[in-house]
Amino acid sequence: MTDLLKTTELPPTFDPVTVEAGLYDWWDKQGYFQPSDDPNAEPFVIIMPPPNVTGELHVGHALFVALQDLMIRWHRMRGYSALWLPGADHAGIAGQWVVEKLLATEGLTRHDLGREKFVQRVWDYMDPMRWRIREQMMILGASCDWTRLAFTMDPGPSRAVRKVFKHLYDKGLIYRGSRLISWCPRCMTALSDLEVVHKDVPGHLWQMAYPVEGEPGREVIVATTRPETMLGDTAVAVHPNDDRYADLVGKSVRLPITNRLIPIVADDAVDMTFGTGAVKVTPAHDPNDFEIGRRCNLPSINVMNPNGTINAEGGPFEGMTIPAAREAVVNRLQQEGRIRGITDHSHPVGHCDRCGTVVEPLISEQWFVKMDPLAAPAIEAARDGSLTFVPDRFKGVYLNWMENIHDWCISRQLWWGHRIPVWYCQSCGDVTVSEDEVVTACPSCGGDVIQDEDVLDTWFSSGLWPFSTLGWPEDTDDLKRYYPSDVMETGYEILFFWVARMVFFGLEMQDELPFHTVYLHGTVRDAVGAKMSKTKGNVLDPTELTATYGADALRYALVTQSGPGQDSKLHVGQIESARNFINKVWNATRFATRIFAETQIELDENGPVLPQSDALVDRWIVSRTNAVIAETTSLLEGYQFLEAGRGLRDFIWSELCDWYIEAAKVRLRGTDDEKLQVAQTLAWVMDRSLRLLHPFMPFATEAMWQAIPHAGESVMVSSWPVAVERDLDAERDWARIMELVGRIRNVRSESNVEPGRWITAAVFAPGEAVEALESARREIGSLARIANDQLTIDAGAPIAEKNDVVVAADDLVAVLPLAGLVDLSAERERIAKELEEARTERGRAEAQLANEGFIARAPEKVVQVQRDRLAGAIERVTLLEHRLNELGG
RNA sequence: GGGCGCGUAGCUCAGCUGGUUAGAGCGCACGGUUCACAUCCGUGAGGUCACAGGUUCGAGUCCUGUCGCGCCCA
Repeated sequence: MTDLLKTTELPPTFDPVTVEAGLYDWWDKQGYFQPSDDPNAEPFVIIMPPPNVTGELHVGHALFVALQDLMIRWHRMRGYSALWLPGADHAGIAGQWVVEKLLATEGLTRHDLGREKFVQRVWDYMDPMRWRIREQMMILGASCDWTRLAFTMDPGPSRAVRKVFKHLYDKGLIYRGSRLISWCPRCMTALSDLEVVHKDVPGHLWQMAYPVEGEPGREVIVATTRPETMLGDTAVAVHPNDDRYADLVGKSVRLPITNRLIPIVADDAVDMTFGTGAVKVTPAHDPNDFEIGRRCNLPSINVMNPNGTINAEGGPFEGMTIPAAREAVVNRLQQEGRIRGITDHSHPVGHCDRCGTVVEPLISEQWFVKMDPLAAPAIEAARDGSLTFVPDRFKGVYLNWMENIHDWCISRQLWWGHRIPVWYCQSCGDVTVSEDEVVTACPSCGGDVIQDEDVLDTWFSSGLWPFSTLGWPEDTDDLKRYYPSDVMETGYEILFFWVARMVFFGLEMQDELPFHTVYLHGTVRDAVGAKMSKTKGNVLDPTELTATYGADALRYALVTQSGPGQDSKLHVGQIESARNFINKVWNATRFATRIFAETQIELDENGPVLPQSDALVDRWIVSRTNAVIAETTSLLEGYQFLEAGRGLRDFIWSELCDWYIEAAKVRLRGTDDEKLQVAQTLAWVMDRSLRLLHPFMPFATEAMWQAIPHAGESVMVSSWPVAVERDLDAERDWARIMELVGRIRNVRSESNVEPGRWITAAVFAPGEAVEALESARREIGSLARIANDQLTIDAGAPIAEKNDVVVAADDLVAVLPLAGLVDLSAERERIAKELEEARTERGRAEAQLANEGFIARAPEKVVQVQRDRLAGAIERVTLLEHRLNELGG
């Protein structure tokens, strides 16, 4: 344990750097991060979304750490066997690209190295990055179990990938085929639909005339945004009901440039109202055309090389890039007089999610997962409520995607990743799918085999994460105890990429949902709402922020910034405010420790025992603490972390610090017994408050908790507070006093009474309130700065002299003889203003109660509130009118 | 084209199943050397809850429509 924890002397200002130092290592050494193996403890499990090994953590990571650690620490304190399992993701395309760029600086490509050496190079690069991720997580205070740290490329998860692949292949749910896929010419790989982002791009619509064969002078005009694809046209399609072309269906047109003869076909998919109603059909390079081609038995002509240039099918344009070919084709058509019009036209263009390059649709032989059978149970799980979403609206988003899902292209033409576990026999041609890492000979004929060159989509292995991290396919104890997990907490932007896939893989392979709740956080944006990016230079580095404000402040700011599913704008002012709050708690603790040093606090195995003080303010703060314990617990149960965090702040700052501690100071100057009462109360309240706060700010609460009387070795493994019954009498009585004090302070301030000046006051109260007020007369005096021997508290109607100031606070009245301090006309004005307010209040209540519908239909409780409100208003009006008369207003 | 979110104080955001006079932090104004804290204390100003209808005894909250901003899917 660090020295800091051993001392009860805290420095006057909270310094995150010294406070946090050493604590994490100490927790780790104590073994707190590992789940309890107590068989009676119910497990609570969160599988951490594995950050990419390619980069530094950003504030988005800090947000998920804050949220997940909050849930984990809270459950740990509630007695669950809490497992937070950390990991790292190999990030296929991104990972490969990082290293390729590195090679480029040496003037090398991956092909210069060859597959084996290149992959080794990636491993060398990735290895230290994993430790960097861990280091940053530690700085943030993540209480995850590092002994279970997993990496997607580890032997276990890799075997899981092969096992699942084989399982699905054997079941017919993985197949290989030639389909139209999205191809990134820069990454030189196939992509899944999700890895293509559509952006509207300004372009043109070219109208091109194709002459009809055998009918001189007749032509069909087609419109396209991509004229270069005409090199691969294999038909012109029109709608079957389109009268303009009815007689042409079945005939042919002569394709310009290539002079190929292509048929005119009819297909329902053609939009008669768009352009001329006739479209060119390029099955090899457009998803819609691919479908038309399939329906009409059209051939496909691929005119593109994998690097995005035109291939030999493009004749004279071979070797040109797409933009160059576009220009050249248009020029040529112009020369041939085939262009009938050019208009500006903005249209959606697919871009590679990773590198931003324009993606080309093309026909290619790839591996696919057949989705419909897998999606069906995943849909059912969300529909029947066994899978819930926070916030709820993402259920609809999830369902919409699952219900319209297409087969998933899982093969990638990369070297970095899980190699497809398929071997082709060179002799008999058999295809072997195996969960073994190496297959050396064909099981059928013993012939030589060659493994498929491609690797799998990174998200394939990520989808297995909830069980591959627990040791599956081995039947491990971890798997038995910790699968399924409980909450999947991640960003909504990977709902489809990851969450959806975990759901269907979990259901398929384990026959059980991988988690019951999906909590989705929003994106952390910069102060003006822009997405943070390195290129924009608006990123906030969590490591830097923690160095300045501390991990606790960053975490608290992030958690209390915005709710689930909602983006947030983060600026340093918020983190500074959070830091200030921690400093506030720090100083309250510091104040308390001085008292504890002089007193004996009664402890049992659960820390300071519940105080039995009969002092009003003690009873009040104890009751309020119980209320906050109950509220915080219920908010956390409802995933309302923001509300819970703000509630604790409000309680500690205003109720505990501004009212309780300030009020308690008078008794600290009193008898030993009184001092003891305060000490015991403060010890109990501080202990419970710090425990409630611990999941929000682990470091500072640990340091403070160690400095106050406590039971147990760490707040981290202390039990979550349980609320006992509230003392509503005390809450009501002290609320009266706060109102009274507030009103008096207000008058003092408005009347420019010097803050340090002790005044005289006569308080008039309902008979039943006098005793409680009297019991707290010193507190009232101290808080409102009324000299104790100048404070009277009486039942009955207020008596005031002409020069007095009269203050009405609920059912209390304070008469302050401020003769000479307050200008009479100013006082008249103040009373008149208050009277006006009271009359408005009275009017509103009267109107409510005059409404027959309200009396008849509103619940009695609500009506009673209005009656009380009216009674109070009438009382105030009477008093103030009377007073105004006395002042001659 | 389909769907979703947001629009509440100068700024950033709360406001759960409709129920007093709509809250907080920051900022602002005034005052403060009280022995925990100026990363503080006290007091205060500031809102037609985007707009228009509707349901209701009662609407920031529910319904319909409009406008503006953003996102997702196609």
